This record gives sequence, C-alpha cells and structure tokens, in this order.
Amino acid sequence: MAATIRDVARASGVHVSTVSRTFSAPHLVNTETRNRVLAAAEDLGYRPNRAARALTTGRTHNLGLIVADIANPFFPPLIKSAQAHARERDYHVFVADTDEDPLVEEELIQTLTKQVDGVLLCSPRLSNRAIERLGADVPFVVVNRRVKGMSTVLMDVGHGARLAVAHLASLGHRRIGLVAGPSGSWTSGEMREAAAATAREAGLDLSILGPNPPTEQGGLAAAGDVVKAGVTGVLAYNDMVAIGLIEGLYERGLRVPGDVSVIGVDDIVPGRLNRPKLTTVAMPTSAAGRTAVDLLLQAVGAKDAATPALTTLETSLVVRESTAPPPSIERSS
Amino acid sequence: MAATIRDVARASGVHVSTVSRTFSAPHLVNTETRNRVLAAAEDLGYRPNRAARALTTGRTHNLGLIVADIANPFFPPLIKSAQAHARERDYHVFVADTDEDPLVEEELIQTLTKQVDGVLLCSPRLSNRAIERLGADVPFVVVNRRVKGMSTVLMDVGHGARLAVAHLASLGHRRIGLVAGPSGSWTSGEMREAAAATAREAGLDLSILGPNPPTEQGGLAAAGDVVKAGVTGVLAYNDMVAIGLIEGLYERGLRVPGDVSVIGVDDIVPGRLNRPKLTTVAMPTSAAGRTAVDLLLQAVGAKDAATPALTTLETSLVVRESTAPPPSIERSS
DNA sequence: GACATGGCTGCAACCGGTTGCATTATTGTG
DNA sequence: CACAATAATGCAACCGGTTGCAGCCATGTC
Repeated sequence: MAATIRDVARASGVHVSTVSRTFSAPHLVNTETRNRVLAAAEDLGYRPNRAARALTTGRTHNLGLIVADIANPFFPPLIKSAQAHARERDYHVFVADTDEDPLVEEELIQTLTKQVDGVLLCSPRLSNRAIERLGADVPFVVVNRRVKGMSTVLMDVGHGARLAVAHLASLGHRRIGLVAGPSGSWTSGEMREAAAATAREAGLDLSILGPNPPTEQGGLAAAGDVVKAGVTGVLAYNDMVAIGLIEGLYERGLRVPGDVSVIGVDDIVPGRLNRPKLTTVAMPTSAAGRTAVDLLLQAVGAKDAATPALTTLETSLVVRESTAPPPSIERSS
Repeated sequence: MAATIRDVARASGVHVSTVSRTFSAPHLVNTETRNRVLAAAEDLGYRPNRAARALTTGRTHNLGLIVADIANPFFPPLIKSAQAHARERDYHVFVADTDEDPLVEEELIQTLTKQVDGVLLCSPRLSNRAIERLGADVPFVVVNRRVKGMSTVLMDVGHGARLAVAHLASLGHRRIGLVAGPSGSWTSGEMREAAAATAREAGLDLSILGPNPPTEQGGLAAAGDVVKAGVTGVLAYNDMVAIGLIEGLYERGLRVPGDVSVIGVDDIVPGRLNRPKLTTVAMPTSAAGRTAVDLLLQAVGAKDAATPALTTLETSLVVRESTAPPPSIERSS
C-alpha cells in the first residue's frame, strides 16, 4: 500500500540504511545520493512511519493530553495552546477525554503511555497513589494538582481570591460569603485560605458556605445558604456555580449586583448576552498549556529522571457587571 | 524498562509466540499454560505494545478525529460521543485541532494517517481535492461536508430551517430575514434553500441578509441590515451570530423578542443567565459522533474499499424565549 | 610508495510484537 | 494396534524503520 523505506531504496538503487539516514541523519549521506533518494521518495509519496521509527528509537514524538471533560470550557484554551506549542517543537498531541471517570482515566493512561513520550494530566480524578504508579514508565506533568515527584503546573487561585475579596471590600461590602467547591478540591482549599486571610486583614465578616458540587446546580442550591447568611458579596467556586447562584438569587427576588454582588472563577462564560456579565477571576489556561508542554519536553529530553519542577502561574481579576456597592453602605463603627 | 513479551516468555518458561497467542488468540493455548503466562504477565506488569502490534497486523486500533476548533462548543459533544462509542469497540480516539488552518489540517492528517486505522474529519477546511488525495491510504469519514467517494454524515439543517421559519409564521410574522453564513458554507446554502421554500409556501416575505462571518462579530454587524430590511423575525446562521445580532439590535434600541424574534442554530449557548434564552435549531452532534464512528469502523473492517455511505441526521427546533409574536399582528389582506 | 585518515555506504541485528508452518504429544476411529 | 485427526507449542520470518560496525575508496602526509 503506502511506500516503505525499501521501496525507496529499490527505486534509488541504494541500501535501506542509506534511505533511513537520508531522513534521520542527512549530514551522513553524500549530497548527490541524498538528492537521488529524496527524488525517489517524493516520487513514491514516501513518508516515514513514525510508529515503526518509535520501535527502535524509543521516541514517538507524540505527547498525550488527558482531560476530565473536553466540554468544560475551561480546557479548550489549554488544549489549543499545548497543541500549538508542541507543534512548533515537532511534537504532536493526542487528546483524550476521561469523562470524569477515574477508571477510564487509568485505562487511557495505560494505552497512551506506549504511544507517547510523555503525558500531560489536567485536573486528574485519579488518586495520587495511582498517578505515581502509572507515571513510572513515562514522564508526566500534572496540571492543577500536586503529586509527589512529578512536575506540576498550578494556577495561583489563592491570589485571585485575595483580589476578589479585596474588590468586594473596596466596594463597601462588610459581610461576604465563599461558596466553596467539592471538599476534596485543592483549588477550593486554596480559595478558602486566601479569602479567610484577606477578610481578616480587611476586618470583614466571612461565611464559608458549602461544600457544593462544582456545577450550575450546585450554585442554584447554594442560593438559600447565601440568603440565610445575609451576605452582600459572594465569591463562588467557579463560573458555573456563580451562574447557578445568580439564577437562584433571582428566584428569591434578589437582584445581582443590586442586592448581592457575585464573583466567579475561570472566566469561561462566553457571549455578550449574559445579564449581568460576570465579574470573575481569570485563569491563565493558555499559559498553563504552554508551560506544561515545556516542562514535559524537558523531562522527555533528560536521560535520567529529571528533578520535578513546580511552576505557579498568576491569576487576575476581571471586573464586569456582577459586582457593585452593597444596597446601603453603613460606615462601620 | 517496561516488560516485553520476551520477559514474560522467560518468566513463564514458554516461547514468545505462546505469550503472543495468550493475548491475541487465547483459544489456541492450553488453559494451564495460559494461566501461567497470565500470572507472569500480571507479575511483571506487562501490557502489549500496541504500536508494535500494529506493525505486523496493520491495525492500530486507534482512530483520528480532526476538528477545526476544539474551543467551538459545537464540537465537544461530538468528540465525547465519538470517543465513548469507539471505546466500547476497543478503539481509541486521538483528537487534533487544526486551528482553522488548512495547512495544519493537511499536516495533521498525514501524521495521523500512519498511527490510526481511520480518520474522522469534522467540518474540514481543506478543499475536496486535497481530502480525496489524502484519503487514499486510510478510510475517511467526513462530517458536515460532501466529498465524492467518502462516507459522510450530514445534519439536516434544512429541516431545522423549515421548522424555524414555520415557527415564526405560526407566531404571526410575515416579514422574515435569514442572516446567512459564509458564502462557501454547505450549511448556509441548505438553510437558504429551505427557508425560501417554506417562506414561499406560507406566503411570507423573505430577505436574505449576508453573507456574514459565522461569529458574534458577524451578527453584530448584521444588525443594521436587519433593521433596514424591516423584518420582525430572523433566522441566524448559528448561535454565535444570533447572540451578536441580539446585542446589535439592543444597541439600536430594539428588544428581543418584543420587537424582533431571533432564532439561532447549534444549541450551544450554555447557562441560564442569558436574557433572553435563545430559541434555536438543535443539532444532533452526539448522534453524529456515534454514527461517524460506526461508519468508519465499518470501512476499516472491510477488506476492499467499501462503498461510501451517506447518513443524514434529523435536527429539531428548541423554542425558548427569543421568539414571540410580532409587535402588532396585522391580518394579511 | 606505504600508511593513516575521513567520508560514504552496505551489512545485519534489533525494537516488540504476529503468524504460517513444522513438530510433537494426545486422543479418537475402525 | 495402526493410523488419522486434533491440540499445543516452538521455530523463524516478517512488519518498517534505526544504528553499530566494517569495508571501500579517495585523499593527505611523511
């Protein structure tokens, strides 16, 4: 079917090894010979078979990228930047979706491992133990999770949370709430800690509400807690929760930002149609993709196990329409 | 490093071919021997190397899925269903993003071709000629485009357009507009034809507005045309255009659906926060993913070039809040 | 003129599996 | 009991490349 290296060798009257070298070590072959080989290859439409090459070299020039859910708008920018960045370095990225299922995740890792030089694990659902075990064969880089002995890319959501709380404080809010995420989430823990510290410094009253599922439903269900807590400013675990929360507040007759200000995290809400447009903590997802690829290729290139690197990326606050001064600003004390 | 078939053979005291058969043709090996081999394999953590297997069998058990833009919310459901469906059939899917660039698309196809048994091409940007040429080595299935000699999955957007126009007519609209997409788009042509036919049958006045880029910007820019045409009901090329259009109408002081009704296509707008929630033509993207995988595996299984199949999937109208009766219903004639 | 040097190419083993064929042991049949 | 059929396993070639080693030739050097 497709032309092989032997077809090219026959057509150009040289040994297969010469053809091989023409592509993988051109400087070792005479210019004239090389041109003859290249002409024959061109003629036959020959393209080296990367899989076969990988058998002997141990380098597939492929990377694996595993995400929990492609449909989550948080991931596509990361995927795109990782892919583009890898392409520039002559690597290809295979994306796989685990559908939030740890078993699928494990199976995908095992399958991918044999066909790639390294794996990028984004927001894994697997236990750290399992990840460490699976990472024995091939370099891993983990995004949004700390795993012992592995290179990691984190986004400093704590910093974003501090900015968000400070923003609420500067608008005059004194009683604020944090609609927390799932209890096991690293991100949620960071947010909680950062929000607590900032609230203390600014002399604010902070209520932790949750844990909640990281979905619109979760936000909708948390609306009651927010009302009960009597807060005027809220930081939600992520944008989906924020959206659900706003909807829930509407149902209870409260307006955003008139009665309650709401801040989300991720900056994933597209479109101009949203009312109000969401104030949110933007995550550097594109940068995370690039950085993760850099770290991974670095580990791939190293002969022995490289020392794991930790990169933390900054976040920022994007102020839009869902935050405003509280209904009546009372001068405290 | 990782255990190979020879390690397992040594550990269990049999020949490599017996180990190979234990995994690829278990009925050919004695139960007792098989158990011994499996135990040794388990012990060593052996997993067959799919790439090596592919070298002799010619079957990688991988499929390639190429999309123009993962970040376009239209694609993820398709990707997810294709992936899940393939998994059930012991195939894995590698997703690649061309970033809307035909050159990247071509390069990706060439790279993937050697590592997969078949390629799923979604909304390709390459010319039909190029696709036909590249499809010589490995089976292709094309989604959202007709390519001679290749299996195809289409979504019947014409049907959806008819439903949309009929819906506007039943609400009492007499002057309606179609905000068309890019001039080269197959989908846009289908919509135009269907809308024209339905309008004629229902005695409506139809204005074709465009072509426009398939983006929010495109919709925003088209708002002027809509006002000028004096229509009260509009079918937009897709949801992004519809969103931009609504925004543009707002800027001109018109309300949706009070003054103008707007219908989108794709049903990709998430979240409950949109005001108004968009009436839209829902596309069977999940079904398309499944169908495409079925078609592809069928072609992969066939020894000789299978006769290309064409599958057309139905669309449906989802009525939400962006459509209503026109400002003043005049009984015609 | 003998010999070392370097450039280029061929040879053959190897990567990790699969598979047609040969070999041996076992069982069934008349 | 002889012979055929069947089951289980080993042997070795092969898939499409890569690579260490050896051989050849043309130079350069003394």
